[in-house]
Amino acid sequence: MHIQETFRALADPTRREILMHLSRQEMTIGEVTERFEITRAAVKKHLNILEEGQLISVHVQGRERINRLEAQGLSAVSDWIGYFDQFWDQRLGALKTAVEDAEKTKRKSIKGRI
Amino acid sequence: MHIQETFRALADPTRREILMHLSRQEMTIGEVTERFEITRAAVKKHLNILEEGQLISVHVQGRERINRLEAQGLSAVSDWIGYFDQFWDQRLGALKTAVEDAEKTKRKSIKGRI
DNA sequence: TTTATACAATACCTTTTGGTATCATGTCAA
DNA sequence: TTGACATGATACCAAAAGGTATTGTATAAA
Repeated sequence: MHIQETFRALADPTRREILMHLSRQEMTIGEVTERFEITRAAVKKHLNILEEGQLISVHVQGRERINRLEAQGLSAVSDWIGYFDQFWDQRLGALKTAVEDAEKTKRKSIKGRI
Repeated sequence: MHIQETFRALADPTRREILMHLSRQEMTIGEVTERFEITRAAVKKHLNILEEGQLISVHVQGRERINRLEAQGLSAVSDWIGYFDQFWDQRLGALKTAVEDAEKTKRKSIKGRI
């Protein structure tokens, strides 16, 4: 699927910051570039990668390219993370019935998840 | 914080596969290596990066190192993603009151998020 | 029709990344 | 003690990543 592209896109701090900006309002490449201290070409590359990860969509309007935050990528990551919940739920169930496992199990981290 | 290390750790497909294996049972480095076709040294590097991202914890037992899935990293990512929910909620509210925006807004993707 | 603007695309550079190979260290068992 | 085993650590390599500079193209405006 595209989950690899999405995780790759999220791995860079500049790209995550771009997503933060786009969450407040959609922007052209130029407007995004104003908010950083790198060249427009570098920003464009980041936007390409964000688009590949389905984290943004691009809408051409005349000579401008409007970049808009898109939910698909992030919800795919949410789903991926959700896969692990069942295992933590299992562990929690084990805690209830088997008290002797209490020492080995990290209660704090499990609680933080719920 | 450590969110950069966590996102970085999740960006590699081999590391995500390691997490999948560890979700079923904790393993030594050797046991993880058996499940891949790369060297033990490469696996060790991946495990180091997963530990930096607080996605696993390591427990020394004699001459063995037990690698265990840890919730902290993934819940940090969940929280990060959660930040965006408010903006999608806002957009959804706007949809309810302003029907003329219907064309511009991608309903499908918003729905998928809820 | 010019001219300025917003972007696309490519070549090039440096650093990081994922991998191997190799050697050193600590621990279990005979 | 000695050998086998599980791991740690380092040097090295090719490819990918993040960046700049430069050149080209399409569109808005004078």
